[in-house]
Amino acid sequence: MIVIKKSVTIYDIAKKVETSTATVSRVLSNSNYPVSQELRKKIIKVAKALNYVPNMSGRQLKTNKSMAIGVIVPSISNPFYSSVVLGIEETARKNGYNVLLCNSHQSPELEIEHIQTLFQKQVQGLIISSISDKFDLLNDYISRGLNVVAIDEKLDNLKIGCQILFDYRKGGYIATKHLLEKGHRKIGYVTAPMDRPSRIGIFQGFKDALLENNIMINEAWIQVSNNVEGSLNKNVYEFKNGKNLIRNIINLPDRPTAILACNDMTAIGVLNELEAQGIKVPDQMSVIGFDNIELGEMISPALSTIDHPKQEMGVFSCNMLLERLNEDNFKINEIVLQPQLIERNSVAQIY
Amino acid sequence: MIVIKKSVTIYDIAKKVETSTATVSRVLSNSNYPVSQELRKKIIKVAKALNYVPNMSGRQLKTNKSMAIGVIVPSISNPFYSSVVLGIEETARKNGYNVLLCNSHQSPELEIEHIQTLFQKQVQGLIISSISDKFDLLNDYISRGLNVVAIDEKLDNLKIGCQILFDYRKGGYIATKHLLEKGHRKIGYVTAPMDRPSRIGIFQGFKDALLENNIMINEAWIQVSNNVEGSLNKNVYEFKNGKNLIRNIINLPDRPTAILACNDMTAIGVLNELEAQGIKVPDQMSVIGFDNIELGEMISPALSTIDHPKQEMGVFSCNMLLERLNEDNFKINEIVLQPQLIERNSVAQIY
DNA sequence: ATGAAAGCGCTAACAG
DNA sequence: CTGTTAGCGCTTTCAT
Repeated sequence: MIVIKKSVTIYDIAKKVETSTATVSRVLSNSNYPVSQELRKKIIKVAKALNYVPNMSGRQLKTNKSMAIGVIVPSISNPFYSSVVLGIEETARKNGYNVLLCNSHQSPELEIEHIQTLFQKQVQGLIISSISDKFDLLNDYISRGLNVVAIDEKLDNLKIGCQILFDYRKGGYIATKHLLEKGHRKIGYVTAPMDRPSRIGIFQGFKDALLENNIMINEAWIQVSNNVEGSLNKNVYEFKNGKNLIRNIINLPDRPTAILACNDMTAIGVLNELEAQGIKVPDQMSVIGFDNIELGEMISPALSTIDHPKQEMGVFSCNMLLERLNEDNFKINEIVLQPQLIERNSVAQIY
Repeated sequence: MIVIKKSVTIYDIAKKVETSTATVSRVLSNSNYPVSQELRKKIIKVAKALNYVPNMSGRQLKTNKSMAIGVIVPSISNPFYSSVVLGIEETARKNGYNVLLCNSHQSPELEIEHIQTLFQKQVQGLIISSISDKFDLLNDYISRGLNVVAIDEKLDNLKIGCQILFDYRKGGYIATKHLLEKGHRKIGYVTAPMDRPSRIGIFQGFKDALLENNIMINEAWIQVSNNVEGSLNKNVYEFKNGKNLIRNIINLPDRPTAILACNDMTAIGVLNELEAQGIKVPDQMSVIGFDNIELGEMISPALSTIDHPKQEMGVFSCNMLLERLNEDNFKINEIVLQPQLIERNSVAQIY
């Protein structure tokens, strides 16, 4: 072992076949440049015999095509992003690209570091769910030819590049509308800090639906967590959030009959706390979530929610990026994915 | 836009500073080769002025160091693997490496394809949770100098390379022991097909504990799913599995008082079905899972389980790989991570 | 302390 | 159809 044999190159093959590296390259790189059948066969045979494996570094330097794309997400352990990334990787692979995965851990500095490394590594494109709003660096790279597509969170200052968004506002509207149609008039909203377009959007949709039905918003039923997102794992954090926030509502003299949560994990925290307090869902209180994570259909009662297509988001974003890599005229610059109501068992009809 | 300016290279800088590319390289690549302060400063200044970004392809070709490692897992959307990958990526980044992420989707062919691509892309190492048992290819690459570390599933035929394992057998033993200590004597085991060392290990531990206490195994209480893992998402699949398997047990005239599941997702399916059937956990039946996924503490009753350190597995495996990249004498070739009992509320004391 | 030059493995003009 | 050759951007030996 540790006998790291010098690896065989097209030069070795050329020598053995008594031809040129150019011809070998033409054959082995699947170029459509004409090469006689005879030579071709011989080259392939020798390549196999020598156990040749192409070194992509060479090609990469020459062609300036790394066949790699970078993906930056807050954390791959968040099931939302792992679904997105799955969609991206699959699509990338089918098109001959590889994915360099980076976790930004909610840190703008780390995000910048990743962007720089990826650019230096010559990724041909970047898919990013950015948590920062400083785009100088990104814009700089974009103007140098880097293709970027932003997912989920709107990056308004982005010079160029495209976005895959999700209509959170409509999602909030649909969820609230569903509650209204089930007869609820006293509806609460529990949410993590409204420091992101997504969460603000849901809240706006919530208000839209209420106003449309001439229902006043009861401020006491709007519970916003003020904790800073800390060291805790995000999922657990949101779960705990749901528990804490619903407690404030339960203690109110006048309780709402239904709750909308800013995401499923928070909704599950709500469910858990209600169960702990002996409040039956949906009989005594209805709950609707937001995201449609798998978990929602595994718990009891199964969680009604708003579907946010995750893997599709990955697939779309990657396709969009690839299109930009291969063509000059970009047809589409923005896709807004649509929310969809998923009815399960956590919302009751009220009479 | 689309003005893809030719990017600036060390040659451009050398020209402007009126020095050689060698010196520029020495300064900009943080080599410890001596360069006068004066020149150094001038080079750095010009580099900044020209907005220089190093092209790693050049370095990579020259040094044959891609500073990238490959990671192949069945599916990143499986929370187990996303935790592992998070640990890997973090560790890799801290050491200047990037991660090329691949999903094998339980397909040996795809796995092989990924291994080939990664090798061609000159990854310096590979961390793999293999689903195949054909190692000819892997062994071939290993003998060509590729460093690989296998995680979770034992790869016995691996020529060289190291493994990070988990003591599933002891885990199964500890879980069963816990049930026994809580007074249970009638214990069932529900599991996905026992086609993997991990699942077989748990079952052996289960048997070890029972035999140790002179308890005969009741075959009817051992439920093995025979479904082929199909197109369904794995999590949902396991959840459904749990539901189906426990149904067979519920219908028995003589029911066990406690159930061990081969993983938490299956256990949660069991919980869900028991709830649906009106069987109270843990009062009427105790359930213990295996894995300690986050979900387990969010449901009600919170799931007692066996902790399988996931992120740590990623960190360890990456550190082990990096050690092998940098040193010749490998101290450790195998790490076996230890299971740990997590007591929550799904197991009752029996008198 | 600095520079000239070779070359990593590959591709792609260009010439024949 | 085939070969010659010039690099891609960088590092590194060797000479100065």
